[in-house]
Amino acid sequence: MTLRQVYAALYRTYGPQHWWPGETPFEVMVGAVLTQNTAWSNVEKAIVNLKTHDALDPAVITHTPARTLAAWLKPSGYFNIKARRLKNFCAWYLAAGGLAALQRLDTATLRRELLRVNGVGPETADDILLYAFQRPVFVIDAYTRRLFSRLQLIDGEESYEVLRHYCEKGLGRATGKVALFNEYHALIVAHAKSVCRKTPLCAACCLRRRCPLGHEILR
DNA sequence: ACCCAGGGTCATA
DNA sequence: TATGACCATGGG
Repeated sequence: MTLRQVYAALYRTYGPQHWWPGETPFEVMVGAVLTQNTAWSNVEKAIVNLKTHDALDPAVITHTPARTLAAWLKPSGYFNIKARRLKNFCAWYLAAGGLAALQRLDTATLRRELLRVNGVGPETADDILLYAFQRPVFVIDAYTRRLFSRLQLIDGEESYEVLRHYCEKGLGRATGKVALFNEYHALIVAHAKSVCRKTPLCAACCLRRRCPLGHEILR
């Protein structure tokens, strides 16, 4: 089984996912920070709160007291830490000169800069690169490790960077890499949600010849 | 009542 | 470099 075959099976099963949910690049970036180890349904509530207070804006977030911001972020969990991380990110964003200035940076530079922000790790940075800046970066998350590991494509203990390069090389020379990587990550999450997460069978589901829940993908 | 979620940082050894 | 503690809400 190849990375392309896994993709084809996922796409056949779940169809296009239309990621990232978010109306602007900045909203995508905020969502990427807020969704760290957190269910998206909780993040949505926090983003609604920000919009309600006209606070989905880097300058507003910067000038909002941490305690106020944390109160708006409460539904997304880790609200004190995330308030600080959002402020760190917005300070970086404004200091860099905003969206237009950031868009002019090449991908490697932009990635390094994102990783300088305290609160932005490799996955959050890659979410932002792919879904806010349309850069051809493959996002590695816990689901990706689990899935590819269970399919015996990888060991599962490789470093983030090793896995990212493996996936990017493995999907090689495609024109449309951005669209492919976009859909691939979203499909893995869709698969995790619909099959693997809500049942004790999740650990084996993807590898069974016939899924006990009736799913027929990834054989 | 327990488990998990679209991670990351920091202290310790 | 590698492991563990910590952050915290909400749904299954």
